[in-house]
Amino acid sequence: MLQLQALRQDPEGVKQKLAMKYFPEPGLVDTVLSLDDQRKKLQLEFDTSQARVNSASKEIGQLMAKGSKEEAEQKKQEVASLKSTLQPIAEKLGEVEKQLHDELVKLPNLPSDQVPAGKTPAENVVVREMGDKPQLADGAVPHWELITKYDIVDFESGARITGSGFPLYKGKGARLQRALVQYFLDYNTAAGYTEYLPPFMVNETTAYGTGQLPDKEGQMYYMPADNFYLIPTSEVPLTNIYRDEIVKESGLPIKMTAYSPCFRREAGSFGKDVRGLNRVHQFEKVELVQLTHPDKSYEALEEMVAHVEKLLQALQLPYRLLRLCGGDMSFASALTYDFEVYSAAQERWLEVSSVSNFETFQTNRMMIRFRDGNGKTRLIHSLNGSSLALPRIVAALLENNQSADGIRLPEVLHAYFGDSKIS
RNA sequence: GGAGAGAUGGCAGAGCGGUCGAAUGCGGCGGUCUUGAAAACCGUUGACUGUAACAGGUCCGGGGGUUCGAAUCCCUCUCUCUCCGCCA
Repeated sequence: MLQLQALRQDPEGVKQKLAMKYFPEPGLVDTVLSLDDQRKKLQLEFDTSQARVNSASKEIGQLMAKGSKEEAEQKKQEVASLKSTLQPIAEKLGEVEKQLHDELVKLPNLPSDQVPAGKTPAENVVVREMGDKPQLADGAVPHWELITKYDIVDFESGARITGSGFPLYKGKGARLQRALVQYFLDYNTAAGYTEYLPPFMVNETTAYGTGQLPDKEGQMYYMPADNFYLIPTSEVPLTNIYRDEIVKESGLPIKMTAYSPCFRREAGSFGKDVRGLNRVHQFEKVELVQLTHPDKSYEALEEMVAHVEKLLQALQLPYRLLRLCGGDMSFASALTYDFEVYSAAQERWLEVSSVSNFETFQTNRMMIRFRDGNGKTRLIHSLNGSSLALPRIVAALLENNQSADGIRLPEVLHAYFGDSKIS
């Protein structure tokens, strides 16, 4: 949620930035501001009447104490009539406040100055491309065939148990998942991130806090019996840990990491995007979240990017780093970097990590603040990034490292996996 | 699932119809003392909204009600704790 103050200060500037995200309703800014004006007027009207009621009520108490029953009764009548005029104002005020909030929530976060112009993924900026694309031998196959060959993921059984897009990992496939998760978590905690294992279902308030609601309602699995949502990423429970808190400035930055399965309905996906492990409804991911001082968040973003990058280097996967253009960025983000790994058999790039700075967009909803040197409360900045999402990493590992005598695994995984290859 | 108790400021905990945004203790901040620190003592210390600044308004788990007036009474929801049952 944007800060109202920002809209008040520079409505035209806000509209320009919204245009970079191709937000279709710039008029919403004016709607919000006019609702804000209405709200202020009603608030003032309400407050002055309420003040009169309050002081009259106090007088009644004093009159009663003195024993002046008659005067007290007279006052009571006065207050009663005042209150009848107050009622409709209060109702109107409530309505306007709700409208204001509902409209404000529809505005996406503003892109930072570093965001490149552009509308589609084709216009994302390649910051750098690292690692050599492997030259595969003749007869090299995509990962969905390797999976069958080595019997490590059983999509048919997964589909029978639940539905399509719910992979059943088996044998070394299951072990590889565990090895990757363990390796990623160890790597993150070594860099100072505190490990959490959060609930995999969240309530409405929590889903709302990180911006999943109301924007992406259809993308989450929902359990009506208890009004819970399955998490699409552990970013959701992690960031909400500090909801409604004022943390100590000296405690910043707060660095958290968590493994969780991620559940996504992926409504509207089709074709080659969903082949094999490219896009599934349930997948494993290790996530990073940081809560930082507002002056330090872009520094933290770069640090997180460098952190994830080293992980990809350790896995010896060719990758590239993209800075997303305005049109391709998510609703809540101010600046996003994507990492993609090269999948040699499919001859395409697969997104495996997205690292974003949300500035105050999430913390404004969640009221996550700190107290600065002057004793003022200020909103913290929140950031998150994947380190990493497993399925596409596995796809690339399988495809890029296939050989006649099996899938060779990068050295960092040997100890975790208990072997140097899948055969 | 059954029975009972509870939810108050960063924490602990009083208040049970007006003088309560709320005692007290701890913690935090500032100061005195000290070479420095600790101890002791003094002062200060909730959030939001609003204003040029005051003023004013709202908030004692959420929602609703009674009353001129609610942290305090009533209803309801949620959560926590204790005991019993079931259970990985």
